[in-house]
Amino acid sequence: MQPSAQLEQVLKQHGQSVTAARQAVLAALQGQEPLTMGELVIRCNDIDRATVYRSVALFERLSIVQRLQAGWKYKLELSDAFHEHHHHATCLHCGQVVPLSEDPKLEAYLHDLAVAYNFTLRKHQIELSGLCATCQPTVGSL
Amino acid sequence: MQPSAQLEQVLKQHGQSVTAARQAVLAALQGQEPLTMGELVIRCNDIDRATVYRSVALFERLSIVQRLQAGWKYKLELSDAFHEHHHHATCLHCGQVVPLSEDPKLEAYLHDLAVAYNFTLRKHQIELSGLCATCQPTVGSL
DNA sequence: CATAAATTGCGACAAAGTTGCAAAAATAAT
DNA sequence: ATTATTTTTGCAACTTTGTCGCAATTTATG
Repeated sequence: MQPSAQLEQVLKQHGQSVTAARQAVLAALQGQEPLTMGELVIRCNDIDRATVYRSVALFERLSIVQRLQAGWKYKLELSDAFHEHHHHATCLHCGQVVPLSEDPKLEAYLHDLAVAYNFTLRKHQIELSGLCATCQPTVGSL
Repeated sequence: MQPSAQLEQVLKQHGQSVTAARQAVLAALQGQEPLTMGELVIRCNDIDRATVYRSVALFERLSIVQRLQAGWKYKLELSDAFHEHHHHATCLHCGQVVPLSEDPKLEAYLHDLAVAYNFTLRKHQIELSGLCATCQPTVGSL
C-alpha cells in the first residue's frame, strides 16, 4: 500500500481528519534519512511550525512516527508500519545514520527480555554509535 | 572506587579542572533514576544553568554521562564506567525507567553487528518501551 | 603565596516547543 | 450540492531550553 493511502486509513481509523498539512509532513518524512525537528520544519516550508509540531505529536500517538536518539539530537522517522522495521548506527563524527537490517533472532531475544521484566512491549530501539567506515581514518580519538 | 574519586581521575587525565560545580553535577546524577536536563538543573540549584549545561557537555565528551531517549524526552545518566552497564525499559504510561541487567550474549551480538557494518563501536543503547506491570491494568489502549 | 590558565555566573540572546483564538478547511448532514 | 458542525490551521504571543561573550572567581602551576 502507498504510504499516503496508509496514512489516510490510519487517520480515519482514529477519527482524525485527513489534511494537506498532515500529508505534507508524511511526505517530508518519506526520505531515507531520519530528520531532526528543525529539518522537518524546513522541508514543510508552507506549513506553520506549530502545525508541524502538532502533526508529529499526533503521528507519535498513532505510532506513525518514532523518535530516535542519534548522537546528541533526536531525529524522526516513519515507524515500522510505514518503513521496514530496523535499527540504527549513528556516526559520532559525521552524524550520518545508517539503517541496520532486521534480525529475527535479535527481535525474539528482546521480546523475551521484556517478558522477563513483566513488561508489555510496545516498541523498542537499538542505537549503535561509533565511527563509520568513512570517518574512521579522519578521527584520531573522539 | 568512589564515583567522586573516579571523576577526579578522569578529569585530570584529560587536563580538566576538578571544580565544585562538576562534583555537584556528578552527585546529582548519582541517584538511581535517569534525569531530564530540567530536573538536573533543579537539583543543582546553587549552580548556574549555563554551568550545568557546560558540565554535562563535558561529561558527554569524556563519556562520564550518556543521554537516553525515554519516551518523548531525553534523560541523562552516568555511563557504564560509573554505573554498571545496562539497558532500559520505559513505561509509556507512568514514565518510569526500569534498568535491565546486562547480558553478555546480547552485548557480543551487538558487537558483531557493528563489525558487519564496518563500524567502530563506541557505545550502544537498547530502549524498550511499553507498559510496566503496575500500569498494565490501568490502561486499556494507548 | 603569586601567577597563569581555566571555569563560573551573569545577562543577553537564539532556538525549540507550546497555547489561545479567530479564520479556514474537512467531515457530516440535509 | 449546499449548509451546518467539527476539526484543524495559521498567527502571534509566550515559555522553556540551550548558547555565548565577558568580567569576576576559582583552580592549577611553580
